[in-house]
Amino acid sequence: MEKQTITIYDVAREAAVSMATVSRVVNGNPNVKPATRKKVLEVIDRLDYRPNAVARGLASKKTTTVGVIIPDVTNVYFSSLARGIDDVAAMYKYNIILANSDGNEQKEIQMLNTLLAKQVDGIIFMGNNLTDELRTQFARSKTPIVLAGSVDPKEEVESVHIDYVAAVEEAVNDLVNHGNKRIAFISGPLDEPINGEYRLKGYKNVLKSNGIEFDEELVFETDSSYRSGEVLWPALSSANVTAAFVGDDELACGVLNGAKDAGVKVPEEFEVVTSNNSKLTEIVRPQLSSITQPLYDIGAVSMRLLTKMMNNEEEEGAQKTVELPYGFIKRASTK
Amino acid sequence: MEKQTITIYDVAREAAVSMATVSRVVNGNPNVKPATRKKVLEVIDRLDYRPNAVARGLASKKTTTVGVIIPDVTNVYFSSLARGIDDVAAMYKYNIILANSDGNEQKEIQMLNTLLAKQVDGIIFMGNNLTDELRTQFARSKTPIVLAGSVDPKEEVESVHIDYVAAVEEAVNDLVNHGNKRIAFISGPLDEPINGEYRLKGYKNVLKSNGIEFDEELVFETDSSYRSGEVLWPALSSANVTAAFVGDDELACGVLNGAKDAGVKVPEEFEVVTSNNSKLTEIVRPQLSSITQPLYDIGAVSMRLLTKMMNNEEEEGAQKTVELPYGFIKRASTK
DNA sequence: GTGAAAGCGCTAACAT
DNA sequence: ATGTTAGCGCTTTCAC
Repeated sequence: MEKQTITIYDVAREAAVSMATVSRVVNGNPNVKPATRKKVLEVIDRLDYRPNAVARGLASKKTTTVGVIIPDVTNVYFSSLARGIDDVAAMYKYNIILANSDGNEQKEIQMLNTLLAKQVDGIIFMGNNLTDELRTQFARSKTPIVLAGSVDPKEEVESVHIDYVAAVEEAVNDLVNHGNKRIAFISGPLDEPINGEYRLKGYKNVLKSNGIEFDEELVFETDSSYRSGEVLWPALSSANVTAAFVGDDELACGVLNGAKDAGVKVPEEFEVVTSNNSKLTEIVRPQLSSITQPLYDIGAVSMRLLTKMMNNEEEEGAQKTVELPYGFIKRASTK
Repeated sequence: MEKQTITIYDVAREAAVSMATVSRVVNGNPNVKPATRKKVLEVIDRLDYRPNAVARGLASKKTTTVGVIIPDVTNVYFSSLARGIDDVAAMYKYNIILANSDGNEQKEIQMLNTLLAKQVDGIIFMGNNLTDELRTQFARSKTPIVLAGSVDPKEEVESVHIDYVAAVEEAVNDLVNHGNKRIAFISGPLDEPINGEYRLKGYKNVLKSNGIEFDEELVFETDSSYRSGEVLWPALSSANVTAAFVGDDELACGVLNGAKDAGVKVPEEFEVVTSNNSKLTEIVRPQLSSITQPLYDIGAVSMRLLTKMMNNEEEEGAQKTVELPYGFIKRASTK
C-alpha cells in the first residue's frame, strides 16, 4: 500500500475549488478571496501537500536552480566563492547544482551539458582556462552564464573578478621597495591566462619601471599544491632569489615552510607575498603578506549578476566585466 | 524570432519514427533495430537535440539528483566529505544540489523541504546535531537519507562515520603515556553529540583507566574557529595544562599558535593532538599529530550507500551504521 | 521492433 | 474572484 503522492488536484477537490485557485494561493497570487485562501491553506496543511517543483518546472520553464561548475570544492579559494554564490542564490530562492570539474575541459563540457539538460536557469563557471571549445559550447545555448573569479581574455562572457595586473603590481612593488632585485614569480600553469597573462604582466611591469631586467629563470611554474611549494626552496636558493611573489596561498605556504625548514630566516633573508588572503595566511608563521581579494563577494556579486541576467534586467550593452576592489595586507612575511 | 526548443517529437518526425522509438534509443533500450537506431541518432545529431531532464523527471518520477545539506562548504572537513560525495554521485550519474545550513535547524528544515519539493531521489545530511524535530521531518517523506560524518545517537537514520570514542581514546592515551596528567579537552559545542557524548566519553574513559580524576575545569567548550583557539592559551595556562586534545583542526591550529606565540615550547612544554588530519595539520609548525579520518571516503561511502537505498538494493535489516576505520598519525606536536 | 495514447503535476492563457 | 482547458516534453503500458 504505497503512500499516494498528493497533488494539486487532490487539494482542489477537498477544498471544493479548481486547481487554478489552488495554484494561485500556492504562488501567492493576490487574486484570491481571503476566505477561499484560508480554506485552501487549511486543506494543504491537512493533506500535507507539497507542490512538485519538477512539474512546475516543466510547465513554467523555470527551475529556480542554477548550475555551478567548480574545479574543486576542497580548495578554499573556490569554496569561498561558492559560499558567496549559494548565499545570494538562497536569497533569491534559487538552489545550486554543484559539480566538480578538476579544471578538466572534458569534464567541464560534460557538466555543462548535463546542467543544460536539467534546464538550469543559469550557470556560474569557475575555472582557470576558458578554452575556445568551452566558449563554443557556452554559445550553443541561450542560458545566461557568468564567470566567477576568473577572466575571459576575449571578454565575450560576463565575469566578476579583481584587476589582477594592478594587484600583482602592488605586491611586487612592495618587494622591490625593500631592495629586492631577484624576485621569483611562482604560480600554477602559465597557460591559465590569470597566471601567464595577467599576473605575469603585473610582475614584468614593475620590474621594467624599476629598471630591473626580466629573468626567465626566476619564473617558476608548478601546480598549485602545498607540496609543490615545499620542495621548491633548493631551486629558489640556487637562483639567488631574495623574495617571491606566489599566485596561490597553499603554494605559498609550501614555499614559506620549505624555506623555513631549510633554516632560512623570513623575512630577513627571504620575503614572500601571496595572492588570495585565505585563512591559511594567518595560520602559518610568519603570517603571509597578501593581496586581498573579496572572495565571498566575488561569488555573491556573480550570482547577483546572474539573477539579473535570468530576469533580463541587465542593461543593454552593459559592461561584461565587473571589477571588484583588491587590497594588500602586510604581515610578517615581508619587511 | 526565438530559437525554438527542439523536442523528442521533432526528432521523431524528422526520422519518420514514433517518439516511443526515439525515447528508446535515447535511453539505450536494446529493442530497436540497428538501422533505426542509426537513423535516429543521425537526426538527433543534426538537430542538436537534448533530452529535457525535467520532463523526463516528471514522467519517470526520478530526477537523478540528490540533495546535500552541509553546514559550510568553506570548512575543509565538510568540503572533503562533499568531494567524496560528488565524485561517487558523478560515477552513478547523479548530480548534487548543495545547500549551506550553518548548522541552523530552521535552515536545515527549510532546505530539506525545498529539496523534497524538487523531488530529489535522496538526501545526504551533514550536521552536528540531529534534533528530534529534524528526525520528525525526515520521517515525513519516504526519500532515503543518510548522515555523513555524523552520528544519530538514536540510530534511526543511516549514517557513515568513524568510531569517535575509540579514536579519541587512542589519541588521549598517547598523551597520558607521555606522562601528562592535566590534559585539556577542547571542542566545539558540547550539545553536539559527537563532542559532548562520544569524544568526551573517550577522553573520560582514558582518564579513568589510568587513575586520573576527571576535572571539569579542563573541558573547554568553544566554537570551532581558529580565532577561538588562538586566544585560549591564557586560560589553558592558568589551568596548568600540559597537553590538549582538540576536536577540530582549525581550532587546534589556533590553540597551537596561541601557545607558541606566548613563547611556549611545543611539544616540550605543551602537547597537542587534533582530530581531522586535514591539510592544515601539515601546514602549521610544529605539524600536528592527529586522529586520521578517511574524510573523502566517508563522503564516498555515504553516497554509495544512498545509491543502494535509492535502488532498494539495501539488504533488509542491514545495520544502519557504517563505521569506517580511523587511525592516528604522530607528528611533531606530541613527544 | 515499433507505434498510439495516456498520463506525470503543474502553469498560464482565456473565459466567465 | 474563480474555473476550464491546453499544453510543458517525456516515459510507459499496451497493442500490433
